[in-house]
Amino acid sequence: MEYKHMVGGLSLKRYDPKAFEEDILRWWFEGGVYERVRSRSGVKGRFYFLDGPPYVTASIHVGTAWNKIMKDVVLRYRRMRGYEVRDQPGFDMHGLPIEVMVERLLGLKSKKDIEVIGVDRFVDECRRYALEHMKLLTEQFKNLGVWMEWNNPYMTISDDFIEAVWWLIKRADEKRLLEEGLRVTHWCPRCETALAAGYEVSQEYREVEDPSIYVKLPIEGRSGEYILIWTTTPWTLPANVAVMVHPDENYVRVKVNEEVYILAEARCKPVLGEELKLEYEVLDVFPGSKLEGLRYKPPLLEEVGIQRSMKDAHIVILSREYVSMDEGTGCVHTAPGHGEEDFEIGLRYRLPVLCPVDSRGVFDDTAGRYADLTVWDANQVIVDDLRRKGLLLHASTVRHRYPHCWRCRSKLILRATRQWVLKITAVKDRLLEENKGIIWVPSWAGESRFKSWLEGVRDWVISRQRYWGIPLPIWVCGRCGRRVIIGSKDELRSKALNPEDITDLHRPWIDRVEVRCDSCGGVMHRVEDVADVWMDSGVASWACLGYPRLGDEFERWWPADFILEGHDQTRGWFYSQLASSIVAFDSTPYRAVLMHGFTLDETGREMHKSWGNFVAPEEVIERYGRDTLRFYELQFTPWEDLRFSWRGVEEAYRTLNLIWNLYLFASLYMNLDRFQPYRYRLEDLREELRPEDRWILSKTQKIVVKATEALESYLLHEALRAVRELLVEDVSRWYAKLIRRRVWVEEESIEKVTAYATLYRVLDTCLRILAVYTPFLAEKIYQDMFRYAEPGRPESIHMESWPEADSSWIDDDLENRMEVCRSIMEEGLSLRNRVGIKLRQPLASCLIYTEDPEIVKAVEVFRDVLASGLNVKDVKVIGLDELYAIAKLRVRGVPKMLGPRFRERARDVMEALEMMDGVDARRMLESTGVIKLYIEDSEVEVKTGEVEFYEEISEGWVVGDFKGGRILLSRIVDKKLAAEGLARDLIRRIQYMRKEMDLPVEDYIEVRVSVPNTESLEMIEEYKGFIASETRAKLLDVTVAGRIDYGYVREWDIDGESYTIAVKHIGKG
RNA sequence: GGGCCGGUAGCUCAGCCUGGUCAGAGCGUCCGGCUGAUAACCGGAAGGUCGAGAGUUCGAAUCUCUCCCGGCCCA
Repeated sequence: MEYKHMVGGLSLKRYDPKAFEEDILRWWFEGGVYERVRSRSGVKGRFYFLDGPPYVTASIHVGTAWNKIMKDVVLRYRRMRGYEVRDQPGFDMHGLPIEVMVERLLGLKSKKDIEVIGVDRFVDECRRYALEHMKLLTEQFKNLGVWMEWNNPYMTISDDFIEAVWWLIKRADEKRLLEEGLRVTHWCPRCETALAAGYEVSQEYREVEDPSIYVKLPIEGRSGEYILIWTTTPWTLPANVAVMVHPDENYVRVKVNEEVYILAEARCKPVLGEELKLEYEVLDVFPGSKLEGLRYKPPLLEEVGIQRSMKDAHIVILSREYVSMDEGTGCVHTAPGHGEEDFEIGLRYRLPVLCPVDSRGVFDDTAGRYADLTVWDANQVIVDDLRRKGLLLHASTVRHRYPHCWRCRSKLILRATRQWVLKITAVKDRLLEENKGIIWVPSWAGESRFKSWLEGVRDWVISRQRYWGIPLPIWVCGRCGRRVIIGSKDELRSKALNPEDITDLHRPWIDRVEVRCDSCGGVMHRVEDVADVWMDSGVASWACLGYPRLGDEFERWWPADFILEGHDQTRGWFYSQLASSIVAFDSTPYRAVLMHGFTLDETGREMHKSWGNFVAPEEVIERYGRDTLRFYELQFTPWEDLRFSWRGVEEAYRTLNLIWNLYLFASLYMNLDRFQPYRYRLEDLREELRPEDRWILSKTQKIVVKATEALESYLLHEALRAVRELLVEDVSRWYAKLIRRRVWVEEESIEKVTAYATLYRVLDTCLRILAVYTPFLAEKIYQDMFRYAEPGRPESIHMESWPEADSSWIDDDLENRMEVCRSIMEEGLSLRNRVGIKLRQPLASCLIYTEDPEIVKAVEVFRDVLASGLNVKDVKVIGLDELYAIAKLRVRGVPKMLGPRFRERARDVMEALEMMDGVDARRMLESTGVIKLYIEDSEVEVKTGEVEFYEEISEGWVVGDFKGGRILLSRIVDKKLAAEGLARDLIRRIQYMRKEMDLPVEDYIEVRVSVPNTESLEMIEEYKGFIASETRAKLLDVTVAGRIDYGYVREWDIDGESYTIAVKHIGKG
């Protein structure tokens, strides 16, 4: 029984994630580990994490993986801290992207085709598509080791979401924030729907070539005189009703050939002179305000019928905001039906809004000559007409960025249509106010970026003329036109004329539900629109809690403590959530946000399947494992873009391999020695610890503090880097080497036990931190090593608590002293290297000269560490006298300086200097500024710069500098030292051979050595016992130049001489 | 055109807030060493006008301004 309580050996000799990750994954989810962790109640409180729902069209790439992995780190950390964590994942499942995919799948080309096959069938297809892809994504996320409630995700197509949106819209209406009216929006002529400024439109600005024309608008009553306008959209001219000019800028009448044009003074040179290369003469100059009310004849008067019926139009109007002196002529063609700014200014001047373009982008009957042409085809016809009529001054083309449909890539048009709108501008102050209370990481994400987005906020056009989305809950009376907003399914049921038809809340089924009009008793029908899909995820913070249907969960959790998404969500989810929540509750739905960057390819480009630079997480997992992917990505600064590189992944793998080996090392020896952690508690051994033990424990506590602070601030990368540095630099490369001798001894010494207890504590602590980053590796090591030793511990490391910092272990002085020790060691090793004395060769003495009492203390504290690390018999601090006895300070003249001054006496001066004691000379120079010499009875003074000091090192020593002192090593290797060196050379070779033979560490061998001469035979004689015990040799037989035919034989070269070694395995004996 | 962020060795990145051993790490190359945890590690060599320019300062990768390049967002 007791046996069980010792530290277990890791079962794998190499870090091989493939060998265990999948088993662990299965155990977590199918073995119920995750469920058991979830069911524990949080002692520290609740933590509401809200998952930003990925859209379910595409499969994930390493960037999507980064997003979820970072979330997983936060969730795991909170669980270990004892919180009850809400970790429900979500999926965004409505909207145009899926509609477009399904249209493609079904071979549909237009909305009309959808109506033909039936909206019910189309919507069913969309639903099937969304559910299928959700399953695929779920598997991909799960496979990353992300712990979320995968069997209970929130889905935006659920009734909860539909009702949440209905309720929101009803709230908006109650607050008079819902409006229906004519709005100019971007419009996709293929999808035949409005698109919102913001995410949908700005995502797809593309470089295209468009017409660029200068048009002459004849001024009423002034023959031969024109207003000159510029446009890149000739197709908007049929809807032209005014010309805007800037009231404060100067305008001119210029004469060109026999005609007179009006345009901004500032635009004459760039347009007339440079672009059109025309000779012009300025007739007069006046402010733009003078032009107000000037009437002109619309250029397409004859071609477009509605232009003729217009009253109070075709005049010059004024605008400071929308007239720019950077492009065009300063006279801006205005069509309120085809431009947001035009529309706004049109309202101010009560201009008519013309929109002779239908939902497909085709001119209707009111467009006269252009009827039945698409706007793009009409462009050319209009240009031709203008030219024919003599109203075209110039036509060319221009390359510029123009918006396209985010799903089908069609060129968008601007169109005035009736839409439903949330008056977000009315609550802008509240948005800004609430934003101040949100914790943003990094802070500029909120203070600069999101704030400036909010400052430019516009009303939210929430209606879409589509099918696969949340139906707007607005019923309008066919008789009196009154509208009613339905806030829930129950409300609908109570008001419906045909409640039995309420089945699926989606179109087309919902469209069949009729409501009785309260005022006139007429029948109300639902407006056909669906909601902007951004509203779906916008309500997620309460919809996923079942609110408003259920109140308890909402009370318990809302608002979210934390969300984490990419920086593109500034205008997306960060915004849609805040806007929705302000309308609904007048407060923010999330308390803290971590905004992360994009994952780019090695050259800094976005990843796209079609570009061939797409990296799927499965690819990385296949080659290096899940933890490697996680570890690699989590090291990066989250809010910066991550350039994915395979070399970097490889590096991450190697680091994990090193960490694995560290635990392997510890478990191997602890296992061999049957180390029982519960019997040797660190706290009881406190007085027995060596300085290096207390040092690594201090370091470890510091890391706990640092990692905890970092994770509390959502600086995920900093905690990981800190624990990585500790494990790699301090534990693996340093501490593990320091204790090697201690753990080697056979018997159970206090030295060994304290080393084990220390190492065990350090590794245990680090493993819990690692658990949030590399959960598989941590779990594997936990099971094989720690839980084996302490079966009373929780069944999974993910049920363990986060390490609590114990400041009583922190000792800054000790840490500083170890730093000193390391710098001395570094210089010492460098010295050996420089003079070519291998580390295996022991040396007699190491002397340290310093005047710093701290360094003296450091040497005292870590004398043993220095001695064994530098392989010297003795380490001593010395004074100045001793230093100068070995490194004698000398002075000599600088010939270049002395020569010209002393001429023929220069040689004598030089000689006199060399005779001097360097210390005396320097003292003299420092106190009097000169060195006095007597040459043939005359006194000579030599100044600074004419002499230089150097050291004459006694034979048998080497000297080096470290910060704060000097280190001296004796380099004389006497016979005894040489013999020990040879012994260690032999040990090293025998060990190497054991390893080649793959012998168990604890097994015994027999060794025969053939040495080159009797001298070496004698040298070895004294160390035979040492060699035998170090290599676990039961027999060590040494002969001169004998032939060996015995076990595993190998010939070695040691310092130019040939040795033959034979090793025979004899087992556990 | 505007806002925000980034631009440090061949590559990936730290340092910048709180100016002064900060010119660093890892990978890659070459040479040497060490190793019964480690196809690992250590030391040395080589490699950078810290995007460019100006300013503040005794002193700037670090603070300020201008410009260039890249990303995101807006227009």
